Amino acid sequence: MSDHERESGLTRGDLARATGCNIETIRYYEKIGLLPDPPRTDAGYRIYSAAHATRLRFILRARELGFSMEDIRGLLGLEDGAAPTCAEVKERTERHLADVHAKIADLRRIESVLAETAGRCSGADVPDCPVLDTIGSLGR
Amino acid sequence: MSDHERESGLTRGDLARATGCNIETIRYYEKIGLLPDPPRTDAGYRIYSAAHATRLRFILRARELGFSMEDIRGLLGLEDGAAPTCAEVKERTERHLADVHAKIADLRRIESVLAETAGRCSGADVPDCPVLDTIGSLGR
DNA sequence: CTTGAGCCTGTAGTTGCTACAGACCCTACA
DNA sequence: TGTAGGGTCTGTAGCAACTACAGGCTCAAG
Repeated sequence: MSDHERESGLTRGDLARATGCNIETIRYYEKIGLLPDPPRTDAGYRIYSAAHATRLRFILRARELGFSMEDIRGLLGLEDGAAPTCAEVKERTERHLADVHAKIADLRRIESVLAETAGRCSGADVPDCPVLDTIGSLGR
Repeated sequence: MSDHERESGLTRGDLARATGCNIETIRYYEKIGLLPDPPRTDAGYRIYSAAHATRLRFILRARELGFSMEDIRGLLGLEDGAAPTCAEVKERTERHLADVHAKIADLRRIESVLAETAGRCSGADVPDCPVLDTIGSLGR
């Protein structure tokens, strides 16, 4: 790689280190169209710019917030080609928020069942167990 | 299938209907060893008993409670061959409970970020958006 | 005796990555 | 100049936990 090429950008490894993203994931995001195909050196090495890094960080952060790939695509304006409006983003966010609410509610129900039954466990070295009873282990 | 054979058990479809389980999932659970290989008719049809149904319901319920396949294997006594003791089940349950707690905490953090930023959205037909700012969309 | 449903097998697809193998390429050091 | 070591390239296979076929049998009802 020439000095010129190297000066002007990041290798895939550089980008991975700069964002904390797995190096293979970068290639994957390129493949599914979340990251644009970067320019290449003569030898075929990808060269990323600061803009690529910012975009990748955006994707990673959206993922951390639990947005689906489809949502992220929408947030990036990859669905209709145009940057989404605040109204569109708000709607998507609120739909996602509803999902998150539902997941929390699910987990809380699970939590209370588990806590209650585990609380009734004797913790003894016997096969008799309130947790197994609750799950319905009669037919084991 | 003879009357004798039919009388004495359930077909795979029967079992699926009786438990609400997807019919292919039954075969999958058999393949990975969660369900024992059932006896067969002369034509090779699986014949399930009430015990199979109870066991499958146990698996499905444990899955609903978020137990991993590995946990379920343990709860069923498939790891060391012996039925687990109450102490073992309690420990597994409490580990799982800790996971559930952590997941709830994660989701709550996500929830508060999403709710706060969506709350600041104008909802207007403009590209400027607090959600995108929060995710970090400067480089789009 | 036929028709349509149900079952059998093996295999491929799903989502979102992650991890190779085998081939290049690039830099640094002797 | 040679070479050792890293890095990168491609395509492909693997993961969990299913789900969905295709193509062939079998069964029950009319």
